Amino acid sequence: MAKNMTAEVKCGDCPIRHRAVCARCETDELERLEEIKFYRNYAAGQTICWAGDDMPFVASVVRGVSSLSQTMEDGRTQMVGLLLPSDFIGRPGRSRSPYDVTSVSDVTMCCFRRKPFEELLVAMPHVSERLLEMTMDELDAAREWMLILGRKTAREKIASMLTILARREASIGLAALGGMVTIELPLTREAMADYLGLTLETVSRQISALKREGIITLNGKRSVQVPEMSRLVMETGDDMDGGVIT
Amino acid sequence: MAKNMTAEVKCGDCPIRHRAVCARCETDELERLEEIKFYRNYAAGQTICWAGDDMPFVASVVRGVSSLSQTMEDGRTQMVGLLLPSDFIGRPGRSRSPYDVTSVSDVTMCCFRRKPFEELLVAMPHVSERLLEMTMDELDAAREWMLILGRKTAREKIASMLTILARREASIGLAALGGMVTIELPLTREAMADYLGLTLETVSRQISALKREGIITLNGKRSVQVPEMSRLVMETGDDMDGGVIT
DNA sequence: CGCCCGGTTGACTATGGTCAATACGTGTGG
DNA sequence: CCACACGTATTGACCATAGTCAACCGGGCG
Repeated sequence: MAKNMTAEVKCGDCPIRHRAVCARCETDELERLEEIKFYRNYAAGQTICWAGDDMPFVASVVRGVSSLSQTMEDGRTQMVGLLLPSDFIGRPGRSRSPYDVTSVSDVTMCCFRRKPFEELLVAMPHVSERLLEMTMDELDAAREWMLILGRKTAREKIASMLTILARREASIGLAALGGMVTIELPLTREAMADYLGLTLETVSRQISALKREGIITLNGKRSVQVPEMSRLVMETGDDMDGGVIT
Repeated sequence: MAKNMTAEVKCGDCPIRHRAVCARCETDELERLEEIKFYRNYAAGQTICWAGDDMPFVASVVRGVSSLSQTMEDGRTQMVGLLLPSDFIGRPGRSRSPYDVTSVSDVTMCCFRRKPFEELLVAMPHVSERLLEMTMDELDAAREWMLILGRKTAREKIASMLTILARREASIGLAALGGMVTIELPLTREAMADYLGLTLETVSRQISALKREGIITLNGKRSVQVPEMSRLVMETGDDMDGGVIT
């Protein structure tokens, strides 16, 4: 079971303090949040909420990785969101989740019951402003993902996923030591396949191919090292790229 | 060239009055919008803004259809948004568009220069609330699209697109006469291909196949009739489906 | 009239999916 | 301590779906 974080954690000490939905709050506003927030922990692989079920709260991911995905009756599934620390889950005004929400690793969430949170949105423009901004970032990310899903080859998909994870891990603060970038994969091959719209066999083959060509090296199954980021970026199909990391 | 709409159109008479970003405004708020809004017309096929360029305004689509798309250097393109009347373009706080914006048909936009619009967002919570809601709807739509792009077969993609267009046209007020649903396609085969992550040949073949099997009939190239919506919905791969239209 | 654009259709091919065998690592129980 | 099983990953052989390349159709317009 996950290591517990209890409600005694002060917002001021929170690891996602400056990136989450509360990022722009002043200390007096944080106090109000502290009154109504509560934490929940989920072990890796748990289903937090099935598509169509009621989610009685909205939440920020504090620690760990969780995913949003859609499943067709015949079992085909597509991951539509990968939520890293500071990302927000849930939609004010709608309590039924349109997606399956799953904990990919052990996860801690900072939760708010819907009603108080919605009141908060009205009362604290700092929160609703930030939520709008985060939602627009998510929309941009989803659209970037549409290009990957719709137009890229299997190899480009893998390279793109690795590049995106490298960027996100870098921005959170893990990552890079002296030219050599290390990417911790939070996902199994199957989860990567669901993310990329591929089969797990194709994911495995393409990772093997990148390894064979020296573009990446593996350290165990879940840790990827990239000697030269630019070579990996070339394999994504998009050129100059939004930059970052080199 | 597009039929002109001039700034003299009163917000109260606007066809998108109740669905656009201004939907929740009171009459006094509309008066403030009226002072700063201006209209622009674009002929079918025009590029409104290239990816990376500055868009000096944000806007609502009043009339016509436009698209957002991403292009890779080798020319592969993926449409990432299809904007029908009442949809919003642009992001407060960012002036460079990450996407190519194109008018699919003749289009009229209701525009606001960025600066006054951003002030408005602060001053009029009705607008920012509505913008948040619309952005979340867009995000849900993008995620639905990710499932289509990542996991559906060509035939399911076509059926899904037709179903979605039917829903949207119905909600705008065109559509349905006595069981027989008619869908006006605003897109060429090539644009559909860009939307669905297919080639135009595959689009053409799948439409022909659906026609051959009597699931749809064509009236010219751009008008699709669906004798029995439920048969079309069956071909989308998702079952019960969010309902609507029958 | 002839050209151009959008669309359809056909023949062939390539990319990625399917099915199946095998490998590897970890935790459990004899 | 080893045997085994289970979950995860890799690899191979074969196949199906959609992409490529090309010919052709048909309507509108100069």
